[in-house]
This record gives sequence, C-alpha cells and structure tokens, in this order.
Amino acid sequence: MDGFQRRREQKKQNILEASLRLFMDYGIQKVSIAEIAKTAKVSQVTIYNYFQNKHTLIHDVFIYYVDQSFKRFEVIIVSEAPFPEKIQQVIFNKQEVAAQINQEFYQHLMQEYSKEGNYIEKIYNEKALPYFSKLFQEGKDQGYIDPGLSDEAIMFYVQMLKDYVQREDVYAKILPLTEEITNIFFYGIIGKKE
Amino acid sequence: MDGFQRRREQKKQNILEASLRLFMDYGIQKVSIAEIAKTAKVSQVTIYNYFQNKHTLIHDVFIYYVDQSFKRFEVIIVSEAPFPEKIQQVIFNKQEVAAQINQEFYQHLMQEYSKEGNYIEKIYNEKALPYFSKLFQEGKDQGYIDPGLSDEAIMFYVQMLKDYVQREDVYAKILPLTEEITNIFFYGIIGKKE
Amino acid sequence: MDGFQRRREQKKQNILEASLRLFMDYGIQKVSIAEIAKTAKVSQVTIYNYFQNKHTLIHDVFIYYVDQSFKRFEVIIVSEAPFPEKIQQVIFNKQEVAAQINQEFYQHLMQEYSKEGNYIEKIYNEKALPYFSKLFQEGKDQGYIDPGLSDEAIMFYVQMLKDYVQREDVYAKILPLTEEITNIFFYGIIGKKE
Amino acid sequence: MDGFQRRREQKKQNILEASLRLFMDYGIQKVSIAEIAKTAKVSQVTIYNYFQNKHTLIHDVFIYYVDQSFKRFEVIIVSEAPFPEKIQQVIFNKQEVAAQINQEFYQHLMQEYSKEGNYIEKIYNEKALPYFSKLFQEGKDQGYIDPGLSDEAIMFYVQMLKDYVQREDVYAKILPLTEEITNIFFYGIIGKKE
DNA sequence: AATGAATGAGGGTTCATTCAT
DNA sequence: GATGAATGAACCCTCATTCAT
Repeated sequence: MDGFQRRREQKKQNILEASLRLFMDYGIQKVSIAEIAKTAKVSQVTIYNYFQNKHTLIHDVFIYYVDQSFKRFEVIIVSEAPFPEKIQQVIFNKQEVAAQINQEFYQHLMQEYSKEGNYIEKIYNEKALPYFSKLFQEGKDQGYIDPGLSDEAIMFYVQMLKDYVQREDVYAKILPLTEEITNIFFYGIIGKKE
Repeated sequence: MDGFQRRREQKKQNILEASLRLFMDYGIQKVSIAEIAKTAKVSQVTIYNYFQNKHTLIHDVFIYYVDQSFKRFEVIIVSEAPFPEKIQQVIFNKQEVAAQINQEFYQHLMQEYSKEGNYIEKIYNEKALPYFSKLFQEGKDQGYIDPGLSDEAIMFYVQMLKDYVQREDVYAKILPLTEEITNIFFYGIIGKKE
Repeated sequence: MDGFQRRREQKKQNILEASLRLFMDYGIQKVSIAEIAKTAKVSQVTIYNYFQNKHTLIHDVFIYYVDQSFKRFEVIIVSEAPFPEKIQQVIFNKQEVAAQINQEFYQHLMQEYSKEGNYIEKIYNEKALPYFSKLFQEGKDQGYIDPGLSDEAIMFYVQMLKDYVQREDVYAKILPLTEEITNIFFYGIIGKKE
Repeated sequence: MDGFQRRREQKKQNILEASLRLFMDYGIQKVSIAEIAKTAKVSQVTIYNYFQNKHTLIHDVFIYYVDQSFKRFEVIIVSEAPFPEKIQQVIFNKQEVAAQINQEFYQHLMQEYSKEGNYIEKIYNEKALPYFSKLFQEGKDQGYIDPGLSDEAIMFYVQMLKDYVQREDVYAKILPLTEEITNIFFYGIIGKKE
C-alpha cells in the first residue's frame, strides 16, 4: 500500500470510528451525516465518496465493529485460562470497543442484517461458531458442560447473557449478582447438588 | 360512562392500538404520526386532540402495553398449573399483546423510563415483584429452586429469557431449542445429575 | 328585546370582550379561536354561530372597541372644561377600554380596514370629525389655534400624538415629558414668543 | 474576501433583502419561510444554512435594516443644507430602504428589542442620539428651536413624525398636508406670530 | 479528491373551520 | 342552539443526498 492509499485508508477509518462512537452514544437514527462529518472533521460529501449512502455506512461501521470485537474475543478463547474463567470473561468482560454500547445501534444491526446482508450470521457461523464449539468441547471434556447439550443451545445462552450484560440499563443492577448469575449458568436454578 | 365518553375511550384505544402495532413492527422513530393516523383511520390532528405530542403518545402507548401484558402475566401466576409449567409459560408463552415486539420500541421505553416517569420500575416493584416472589417461593418449597438463590438473581434470568424470546430476530431460531433452554435454566449447563 | 334575545346578546358580548382582551394583550395573530373560546367559556362552534369567521370576528371586535372608546371621547368633547385641558385629555388620558393596547391589534385594524370595510374612515368622518371640528373651532375662536390651519392637519397631529402615547414602548419614556410635549404642540419647537 | 466568500455574502444579502421587502409589505407573521425562499430564489433549506431559524432571521433582517437606514440618515445630518431643510428631510424624505414599511414589522422589532438584544436602544443611544443632539443644537443656535426645550422632547416629536409618515395607511393622506404639518412642528397649532 | 452550497422530501405540530350529535 | 370531535391546509424545521467549483 503506497502513501496515497494509506492516507485514504486512514481517512476512511476516521469516518468509521467517528460514526461508531456516535452511533453507540446516541443511536443510529439520532445521528445525522452532518454530525458525523463534523466529528470526523471532513465534509459531508467526503463521506459519500467513501460510502455509497448512510445505509452502507452503517453496514460498514458494523463490520468494522464486529471485526474489532472479534479480535478480542479470540484472545480469550485461545488463552490458557481454565474453562470457567474463560466463560466468565466472555460473558462479563466488557471487552467490546466501547464500555457501553447503545442498544438501539445493536438492535438496528440485528434487525437489519438478519434480513439482508446477513453478515452477522455469516461471520458467526464462519468464525465465532467454530471457536465457541471448541470452547464448549473443552467444557464438555472437563465435565463442566452436559455432553448432551447442543452447541446451539449453549451458544444461545452465552450470547443472551453477553448481550444483556452489555445493556446500559441492566449492567449496574446485576453487578452485585455476578457470582449468583454465574452459578445459575453452571448449575441452573435448582442449584449445585453436592 | 355515557355514550359520548365511551366512544371517546374507544377511539383513544384505537389510536393506542394502532400505535402499539406499528411501534412494535417498525420501531418508534420510523413510524410517523401520519402513518398512525392512517392506520387508526383518523386524521393526524385527532391524534393531537387525544395526546399532547408524539412523546406523550409513546408514553401512553407504553402504559397501555404494560397494563395489558400484566393482566395476562397475572393469570398465569395465580393459576393452578404446576411450577415448571408456570415458569415455562411466563418465559415462552407469547402471552404479550403482540406476537413479536420490535426491540427498538422496547429499548426506547426501557431507556426512557429508567430516567423519568419510572413507571416500569414502579409497576414491577409494586405488582410484578410480589408475584414473582410468590412464584419463586413456590419453586423453592417444591424443590425446584435452590433456596439459597436470591429472588433478584432468578428474576434476572427469567426477565432476560422473557425479553430475549420476544425478539423478532431470536424467536425463530430458538423455537426448536425450547426444551434444551428450559433444561439449562433448571439444571445449568452442567446438566441434570441423576 | 325579550329574555331570549337578551341572553343571546349577552353571550355575544362575552365573546367580544374576551376577544378584545386577548387581542390587546397578545395581538391578533397569536390568539387562536380555541383560546378565545376557552376564555369566553363557550365552545369554538358557538363563536362561529355568532360570527362568520375569524375575519369578521376581528371586524366586529373592532367595531365594539371603537364604539366604546368613542363614547368616552364624546364625554370629554362636550364637557365644560377649558380648551387646553380638553386637548390634553384627548391626547394624554388613557381613556381607552384598556390601559395598554397591543399595537399589533391596532395596526392590523388600521391596515385591514383602510382597505376594505373602511369602517374606521366612515366612523371618523361621520362622528369623530364633526366633534373634532367643533373642538378645533372652539380653539380657533379662543385664539389657541391658528385659524389658517386645516382641520385635517390638526387632526393628524392630535391623532398621531394620541396613538403614540398609547404605545406600550413609548408611554413610560414620555411621561416626564408631558408638559414639554404639550408646549411644543401649542407653540412649536420655536417656542412661545412673549 | 475571496470569490467564495463574496458570493456567499451576496446570497445572504439577497435573502435579507427579500425578507425585508416581504416583512415590510405584509408583516412578519404573514410571511412564511417558503415565501421568502421563493422570492429570494433559493430553497427553504438554504435560508436555514444562513440563519438558524425564523427568529434569528428576523433579528438579522432588522439589523440589516437599521444599519442601512442609519447610513442615509447620517448623510442628511452632516450635509450642508440649512436647518429647516434637514429637519424636513429627516422627517419626510422616504430615505429609508423601502418607501413603505409595514407597521407590524416595526412594532414587532420594537417589542422584541425593547426586551432582549436591545440593539435598537444601543444604536440609538450610541449613534443616532449624538447626531440628533448636534442637529438640535444647530437649530437652537440658529434660532429655530427654543433653547429651553430638552433634546428628548424634540426627539420624541421627530421620531413620532418620522414613524408616522412611514406608515402605509398614513402616508397618502398626509402628503398634501406636508407643509401644514411642518408649520405646526415649527410654530405649534397657535401658528407663526408675525 | 474534496468541499461549501443547495435541495426535495418528509416530520411534527398548529389553526381556522366543519361535521355530527 | 350548543357542543365535542374531526379535519385539510399550512408552517417551521431537519435530513440524506446531489451540484458545482
């Protein structure tokens, strides 16, 4: 990549980052192109030079976001930590780009991209799922997970917890419940039978 | 209530119902007053005769929604069904006003009402929480729930599952997993020890 | 006039008075029919039963206003006070319905009715002008007014002073100047030559 | 100022001029942004690119107007014409931006600016008042004005006449009375004593 | 390639006026 | 005759997007 290309990429990333920041703070619909342009210190038209329209900008921001979070996710999975710790980190660690993610942003993506591009599906099936499978297999091998459970079901649970924990309105409330929640995750509401 | 009053109430409810329907299908911001008016078969101004502005309309729609769902929730709790069935119904039965609820609508409310009116907090603390407590006590008495678990922690799980199940993008996927998910809820990922 | 008619007249006057009050306080354009209805404690439609539309309502309010002020004006003119005192009263006394009249109201009338109905012209020519003529003749006879001056010119001056004094933004400032202003009116800027 | 800036200024002035023209002809409230846009041959949004909202547009139009009128006023005052002619020009010459000024426009500004910005007060006290003082002193020195009269009182008269002459509804009527009115201004209703 | 300027379409809201009881 | 309810038209303003330089 020559200097020219590099500067171009840099500018593009500036726009993506500004957009992501704003989307996560205020939601998608509340953020205008003009606002993004001002934050990224470019003109509105420059944005249109890099991205077809707001729709594809959102799409690209999302991909940028997923790629970034995925890298951090990967680190946890391949680490040498014991299984329960890994699970806890995946669920509770705010390892995402931002500490708090605007839910509307998240929802919008889920809604939009479950229909068309289906990028989220694709990336999860291609990348996350194998990692999760590996993680769950590890759990099953070490006796932490019932071997009869399907990966889909466990993944649903993990995903759900992960999502929920990230919600601004929820996070504060459950902080003191972390241990209990983890316990229920492992042993169910019926509790550990010793 | 005379005929006048009754027709007025009826029309108001029409607007509320149309709004709720649209909000749940498309989200709040995407739905214009004009659209609501057309759906409810009234003029835009009529809406303004009943509700001060869009903001308070949303508020009122929300209250309408909460009240309605709560009635159905109550029915389940006080029924004579065995505990596990009750829990399953609370979580999985689409007892809500609508089969599918738009998440942005839900998020908006959560966000909004965690700040101001705090109506959701109030109704949950005053009405839902006691019912939940009673239900959980029932579960503990019958050995379905570890007596050491706090109501808050269990409620978190129930609420999370309930919310998640309602999401458009999620519902279809987990339908075949219902049984497994219930199992995890009861026995954790470690599974039932027999 | 029977009791029925009387009640009708009473209601009509209520509306007129409410309108006048509001017009003078806030100006014409800022006052809605709904506001008048609420102030007069009638329904909006009732207003339309008495007055064709807002336009004619304004017209009628104006006539109501002019008639009322005219009565008070007449009192001064026919009184036994000496000429200079009469003039001063006509100009400076806030003998109008309201202490302060919203200028927009006044202007609107002037503008509107100098074109069409021309009611103000008519009433002034028919009623005020003769009185003014009489007053000015009195002044000329007593040596207070140059006999060479036309009634129109003097009337313009009196009217102008009267209007100006009534303006909210002007009144306070000129209060301490009353005497000087009267002097200039009588003797001009060149002053009394003794 | 480069070509960019200059064209921008030009366009801004177009909008100001169109607004002023319309405000003066029809009053402020009756003139919509759409109408201004059409008159200035720009889109509505362009207006919003230059002015925050209608309120500040009105404000800026007013400043534009005051500045322009003041320049012409200054020319008269510093000219070499004899005193009576100057006075007559100040009062009667339609030296203002427009031949006729809508009174509602004027009133609105007076009302508005007696409260907040107070721009009119400021400009009059800082700029107009000194000029007027100088003019009146000239009149006193040359025996045209009674030295005992306060500047405030004379200014009141001048201002009043100036305002009144500008009124659409008044102008036509007093045109034939110009001479008489000037006489009254100089010598009062009692007339010149020779 | 990048920008300031411009725009069509649409959104929420208000108002004078009419309908239906 | 009086009212509550309803409405079409208009207004201010915002936004994603394009034009012209």
